[in-house]
Amino acid sequence: MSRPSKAKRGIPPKSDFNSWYPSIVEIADLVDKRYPIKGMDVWKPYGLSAMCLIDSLARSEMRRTNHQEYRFPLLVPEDLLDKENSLVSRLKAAREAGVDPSELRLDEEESGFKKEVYWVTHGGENELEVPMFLRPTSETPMYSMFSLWVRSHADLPLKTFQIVNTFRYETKQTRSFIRVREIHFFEAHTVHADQNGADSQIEEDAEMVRRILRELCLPSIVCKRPVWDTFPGAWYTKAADVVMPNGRTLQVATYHHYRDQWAEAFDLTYEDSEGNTKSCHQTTFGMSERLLGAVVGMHGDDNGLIMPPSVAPFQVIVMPIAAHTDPNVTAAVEELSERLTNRGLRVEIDFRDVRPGVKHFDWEIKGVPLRVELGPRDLSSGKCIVSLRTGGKVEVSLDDAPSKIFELLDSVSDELRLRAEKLVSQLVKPFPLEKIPHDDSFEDKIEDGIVYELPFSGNDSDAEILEKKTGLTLLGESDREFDSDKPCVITGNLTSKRQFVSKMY
RNA sequence: GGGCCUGUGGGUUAGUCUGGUCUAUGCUUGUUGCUUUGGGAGCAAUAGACCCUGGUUCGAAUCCAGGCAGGCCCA
Repeated sequence: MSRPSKAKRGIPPKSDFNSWYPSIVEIADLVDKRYPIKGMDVWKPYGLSAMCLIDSLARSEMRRTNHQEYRFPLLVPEDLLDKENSLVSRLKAAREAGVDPSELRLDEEESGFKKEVYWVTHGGENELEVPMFLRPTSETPMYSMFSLWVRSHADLPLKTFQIVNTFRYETKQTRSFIRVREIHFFEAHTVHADQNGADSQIEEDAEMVRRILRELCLPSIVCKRPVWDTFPGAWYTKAADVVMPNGRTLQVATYHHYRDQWAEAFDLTYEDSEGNTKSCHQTTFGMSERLLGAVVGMHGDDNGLIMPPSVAPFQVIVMPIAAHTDPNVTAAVEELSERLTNRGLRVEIDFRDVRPGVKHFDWEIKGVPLRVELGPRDLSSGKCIVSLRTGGKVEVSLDDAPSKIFELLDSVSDELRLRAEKLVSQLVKPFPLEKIPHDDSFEDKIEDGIVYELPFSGNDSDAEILEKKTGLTLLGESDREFDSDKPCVITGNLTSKRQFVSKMY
């Protein structure tokens, strides 16, 4: 009777996050990892349904901001890549020409794009004249079409998006939703007449990220990525990172301002009202299934997932109790479920012939926000019992159950936001040193699993020192500056730049 | 890029070092029946596995080589 309930389904404690996460995604039936290709999981109905709900948050933001949905082909011919490669190497050369080489970091990599993609080299038995690759992202296919579509200022702004799968040949360790080879990807691409248009698009993107993360009850750190970490061909890149419970940060959204750099590579020009030919300015905004990974990692607990009501595949589970002893129970359960469904809630009745405890445990693992019990006793008192996945039970009168349930769902969301913010506040700390010593090691000062915020205003090679000495990665510069100037931890120069370092996923 | 480790029913696990008793163990899950229903009940029956290909050997889950898959560590 008194077996440890956690051991039964083999959920490791959440404090052991590195075992908990990979276990819970399978135990909660989000994915099946047994497909024989590393980094390619099978989406199961429950996980897919949650992902589709996250997509619909993105779609509704896109609708609100007048983006239109497209779908571009999966395959990209190799020769289109040449434009992109020449752009990237040109930008890189330009940057290096303008910078003292001693200020650059040593280990800058080649634009090793070709190594990260899957190649299609044969059609049937014939080798293809022009090999094709599976899109790792869609700039190249999209912009080659945009240049055909955009002719005049009247065609602008062009605001597009698509939700597709993209492919990257990952050689590192893969993790469900976090690092995969087939990526469920959202990408918005816009084209504007001038930099102003692109600037305000970037602000709109930032706002959308805030709104979506709020729906998912996820706090985030938004940074402007360091130069060497900007997307190829971008003027600058901003990213939202979610701090996972083990202190690693997970980049869940990025948006890039391209200025007219890509447009020049792809001949993306338009004629303005005076008849002059001008280059377009562009932005992109990307998100992926990492959002689901962040939801899983942030909100779950020792007993399973906790789904934020906005994306919970089932928001309410209705459990008939002792239906065989009272024929009215089934009808009452169905009626309640219908009333809730009519109010737009996602409701499921658990008619399974198992003991109520089993049902509770099952839906707890899946993280359903509310469970409603309805049995003979409730029928006579006109009430039902609602259990919150975040803890606690309340009696609710059947008459106003729908409106009460909406309130309870909100309180689950509020509780999740509160918990997440509390966790993050424990995991993000000020850097323990005012200045990083050149010789001494200070490893004992750096705590494992902590994100540090620090004043930093150095160049590439200073950043390299910072990263090497701390063993952490520079996330970049926050929009929120320090109130007063502080000495940079490397150079000692006074700065108000608030930057973050962490172990990144 | 370099190094290390692992592969047994759906999941987990014993056996592998020291080859034979393995006709492969326990738990869990699945199926069927009885029973049971306000937080993981019980009984019975039943189903299901040695990653692949070679090699060594009278004999291989066990030893060797390669492949495939997975995990870990370092740059």
